[in-house]
Amino acid sequence: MRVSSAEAIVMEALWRRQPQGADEVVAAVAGAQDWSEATVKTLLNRLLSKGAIAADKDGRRYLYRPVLKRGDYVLDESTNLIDRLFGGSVSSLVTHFSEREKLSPEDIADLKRLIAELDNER
Amino acid sequence: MRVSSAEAIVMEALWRRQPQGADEVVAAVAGAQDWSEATVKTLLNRLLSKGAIAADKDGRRYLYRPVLKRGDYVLDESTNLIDRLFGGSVSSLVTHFSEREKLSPEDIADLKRLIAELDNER
DNA sequence: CTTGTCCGATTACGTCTGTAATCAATACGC
DNA sequence: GCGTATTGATTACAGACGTAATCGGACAAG
Repeated sequence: MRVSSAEAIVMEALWRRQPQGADEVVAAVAGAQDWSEATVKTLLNRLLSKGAIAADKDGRRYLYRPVLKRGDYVLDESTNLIDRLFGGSVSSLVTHFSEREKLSPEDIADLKRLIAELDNER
Repeated sequence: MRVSSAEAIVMEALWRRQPQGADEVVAAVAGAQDWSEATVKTLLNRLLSKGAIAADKDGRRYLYRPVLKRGDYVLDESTNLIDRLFGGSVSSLVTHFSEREKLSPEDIADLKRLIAELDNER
């Protein structure tokens, strides 16, 4: 189930809050995206067809909610990129960022903490 | 300069060895991709139009070579994904993989080494 | 009941992408 | 020199995507 980049923006809105009516999604997305209402409706419909979201009738409206889990989506996209560009190795990605001096001090601190935790576990 | 996923496969061939004639690229790409010769030629031409690669005449043939650096491309794609999915934080990505138990022992060892190195530097 | 309104569904359309066939120019074999 | 093979250039085409307008039916207001 492929979610395009425009669709992903709608998904993000639904992951943040759920369920939402179409008008709420339009509002949630406005500002970042300069989309007409019609565009958001189209995206909702496409996501619906793909089964990435579901809709429950609420009076005359529909309330939309994600079916696809954000965590799954994120892992999928990330794994895909890491496989394509880093031979499937997460550490290669981090190394690349390090070599390019793109690791923030917070990144480094976080990583240190994470590694320490992983070490403790066994 | 956007490079599509099919185009990226051709780029990878050129990043591995450079320069190469069209037929060599076709050969380099065959196996992984089941593309006709014509398809590879089209991709080479599109990459040429975008300026992602350059071609130097070699007799009646052209030899193609990348202009876009792999490192730049990789950083670009990675940064994009990390911005979209992890709020720009590399460590968040690693944490996500950790939580999902997707870090291999090698990843962990590599990360540990990397962190240690970074610590030594100051 | 009639009409206007709201909203999901349908239709639209240009661009990009993946995939490829065909054309045209040029060099090579005879 | 002439036909044939090679190879880059041009053209093709369907499906996905971004972006949106319009249609049609249900509801509300009068």
